[in-house]
Amino acid sequence: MTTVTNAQLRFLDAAVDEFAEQGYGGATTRDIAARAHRSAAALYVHYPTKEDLLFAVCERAHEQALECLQAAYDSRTDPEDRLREMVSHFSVWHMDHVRSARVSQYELRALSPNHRAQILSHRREFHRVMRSALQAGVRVGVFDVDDVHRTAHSLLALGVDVVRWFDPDLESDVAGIARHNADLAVRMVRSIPREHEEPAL
Amino acid sequence: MTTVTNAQLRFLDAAVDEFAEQGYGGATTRDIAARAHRSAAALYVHYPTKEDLLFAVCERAHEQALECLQAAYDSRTDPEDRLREMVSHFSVWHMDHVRSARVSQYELRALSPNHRAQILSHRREFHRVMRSALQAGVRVGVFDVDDVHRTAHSLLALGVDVVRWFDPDLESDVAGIARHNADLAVRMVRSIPREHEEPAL
DNA sequence: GTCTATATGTTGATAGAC
DNA sequence: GTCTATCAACATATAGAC
Repeated sequence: MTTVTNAQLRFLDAAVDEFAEQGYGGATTRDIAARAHRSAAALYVHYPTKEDLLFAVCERAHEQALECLQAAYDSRTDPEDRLREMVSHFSVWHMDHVRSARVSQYELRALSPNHRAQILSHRREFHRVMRSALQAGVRVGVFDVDDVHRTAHSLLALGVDVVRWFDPDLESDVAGIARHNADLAVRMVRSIPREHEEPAL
Repeated sequence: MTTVTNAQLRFLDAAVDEFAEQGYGGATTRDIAARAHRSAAALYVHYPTKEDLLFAVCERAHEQALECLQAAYDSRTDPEDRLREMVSHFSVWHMDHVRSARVSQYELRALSPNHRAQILSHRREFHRVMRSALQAGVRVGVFDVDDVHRTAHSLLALGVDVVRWFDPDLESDVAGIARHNADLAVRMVRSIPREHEEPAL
């Protein structure tokens, strides 16, 4: 896990707000420094370029979100329970961290190829965990999924999409949204016992 | 519907590419003009500010996407068929117009309050059409939905989310993705006939 | 690790000729 | 409707003092 000093953290939090409000291209290092109550020159001591700052923001968000998803995975063994827990917690995390999550999702194009590759490698981890949860349910027959790869993607998207529209100032029913997404997730994957037929051995 | 001259269209298409690649804040009117093989001064004859250009891009995309959704709605009457058609065509539209769709989704914060309000009003139309398709299915009992409002939102999100990751250079199975989303949509809303029980009158 | 001051280039937008 | 030339403001990033 990446460690950050207190001084870095101050700029990191300021950068999240500025990038979220102005977009990466519209954000200025002056304004980020001002939000952190520092001069622009002080910022450059900790992050040599504006792009390095964006990378730090994206990396922290991806590490935290993965930790959240993995913890939910580990907390249950029953496939349906586990899926609900994963989608629900993942959604809540995105609502609790809308600004940094939004930056990490929408400003990736501004990263250098090397930095972008590192973030995409984090994303493959997300996908791996979700696929594993999916396959466990398929194995015991409670899930019935045509395309595991695409479905894992869509299950993660339920949580990620929240950052596109969620506004903590307008909408506060975080738990209700999380439950809605968990309900949809289960409907998306559950196997339907057919009528007039015994379950296969 | 908004009409555009040929000269405007030239700048509009250039703006889509530039905004999509650089983000609104990172895009420059010079580069947009260069993409259109015109000088920056020529651009300002047609669009008085960079923000007006962004608005024109967003408005065109929203009008086209709504037209696509409405056409799919009108093409069928069976609720499940219709839902499949809507989600599938809506997804295809977003893949066929990834760049302008992405700009319209991710750069809204740069619009003036007045312009943003106009775009959000388009969005309420999307939602209204999808809700109507949903309620028709609930009425005849083929759909079973807890929260019509949130579910309509999630069904639209299936198509919209595509612009977050779809890359026509890497992924070309547009029809497969559309079908996957349509399958998920049906699973998200269909009512499950219970075993050992007659359907309610 | 922070500051003030500044170098160097770029930006949105305009003036005025054709 | 397009151009070249330009303005005034602002951008990222650095130099050097404390």
